Amino acid sequence: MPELPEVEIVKQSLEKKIKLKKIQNIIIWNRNLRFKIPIKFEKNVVGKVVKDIKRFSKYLIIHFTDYTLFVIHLGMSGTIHLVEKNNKNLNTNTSFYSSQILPKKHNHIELYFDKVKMIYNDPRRFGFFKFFHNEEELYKFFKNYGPEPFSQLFNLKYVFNFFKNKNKNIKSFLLDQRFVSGIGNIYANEILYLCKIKPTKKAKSLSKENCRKIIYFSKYVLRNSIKKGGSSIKDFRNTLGYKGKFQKEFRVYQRENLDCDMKGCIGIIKKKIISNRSTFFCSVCQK
DNA sequence: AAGAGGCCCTGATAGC
DNA sequence: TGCTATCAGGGCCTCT
Repeated sequence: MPELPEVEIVKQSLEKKIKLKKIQNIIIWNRNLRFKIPIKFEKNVVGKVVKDIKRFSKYLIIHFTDYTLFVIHLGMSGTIHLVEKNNKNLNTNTSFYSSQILPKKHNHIELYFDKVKMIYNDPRRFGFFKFFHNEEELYKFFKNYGPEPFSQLFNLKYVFNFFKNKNKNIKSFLLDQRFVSGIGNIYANEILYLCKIKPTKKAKSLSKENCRKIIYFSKYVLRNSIKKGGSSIKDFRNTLGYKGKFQKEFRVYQRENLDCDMKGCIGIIKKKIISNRSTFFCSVCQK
């Protein structure tokens, strides 16, 4: 599910609600995620104060005041829900701090802050929580990741050089986190559509002008999605449980057999599997 | 080394 | 109603 914009939306609300707060308690209902959560995870985080919340690519990074940190990845179906303790909650039979209540299906982790409970839910378990002792460990973890589209490093020289000699199609490179970090299947489709570049086009055959467009529209699409609160296809919700709105603005994703709405184009959106992922494009205006 | 393909997991939906 | 097959927003691994 969550690509860079969705993770950014989650990050922004976490910033408002848990920054400078102390983790009072943690309940782990199910340790099975992509990496099994070790028993010592609780010991590593309980009692610590959140200094800052950052995001890199599709990863959330929770920094503590003692310079340790942990990373959250939402995988395909992970969501974070924040529940605030207020008078309304106190009046219900389910006690805010009670560990007696049964978890909702697929709730894996609950972090209890003063007056806020943060719940991590993940049906498909492709996400993870991972603790790091310091920034250096974190740096090693991310060392193979390419720049984000917003980074200065994601520039014409970098992109054009990277594509030189690359025989694979452009679509799979937009999904390749070693090339660029944060783009997933939805946005890769949307970006190439706006660039008017066919997803099957070989990377090495892209002109400098093509590369410029890829850089420009990568930023453009992701920024717009963030403005609209991200995209909600099935699972994605912000921390209050509300859907994003960017799915209403998809030009190609999940629009198979519908008319291409590029100005003056008479094409019809097609669907094709490329590198094992559904790919949507207009065969008339994308060349 | 680059590229193709498979796999991790559960749930929703479509087709019979 | 209930079975089976297919597909889903990510990322890693192996094989060639």
